[in-house]
Amino acid sequence: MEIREIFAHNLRALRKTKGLSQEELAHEAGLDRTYISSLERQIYGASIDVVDRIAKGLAVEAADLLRCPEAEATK
Amino acid sequence: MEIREIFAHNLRALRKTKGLSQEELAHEAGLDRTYISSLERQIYGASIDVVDRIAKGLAVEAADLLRCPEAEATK
DNA sequence: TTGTGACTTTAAGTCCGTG
DNA sequence: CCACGGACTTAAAGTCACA
Repeated sequence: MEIREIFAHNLRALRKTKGLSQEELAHEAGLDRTYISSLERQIYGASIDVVDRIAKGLAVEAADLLRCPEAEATK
Repeated sequence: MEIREIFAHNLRALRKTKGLSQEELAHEAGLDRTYISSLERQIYGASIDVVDRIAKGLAVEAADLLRCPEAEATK
């Protein structure tokens, strides 16, 4: 499983959980709306700086965004 | 605490634990020798692709490299 | 509310070397 | 074995108008 896929999935899932739109999250994280969109569609491999800013916007830990549900199985 | 700092610390600590040189890890992860050095000195903020490749080279999860020991306190 | 293409600027990442 | 430098190529960061 690609790390981008894991990140994109966790990002979208957590954003929905918090009830935020891409626009609202973008504002919280100090990023552009379309950039969040790009990350969710796996256009880019985000840098850890961006992961951190998004994590703060979602009020979670950076590590949570890279955590794979099936980590124990794929290791 | 900066995410780069956390990453750099975890990277160096885990690499030492595994008994690998920067050169050996670079080879394992398919990265440049000097780049690993740069990451440990916090010159660059790595992309999640690089985090993932390094994690594989160290035989750990990507999330482990971004995990902060004092996460609960700094949140 | 989100996806997408086009675009420019900045930083990542490689490869050569040195002490 | 590692810190550090210069020069280089590629990918990400960041913004916009439009569907």
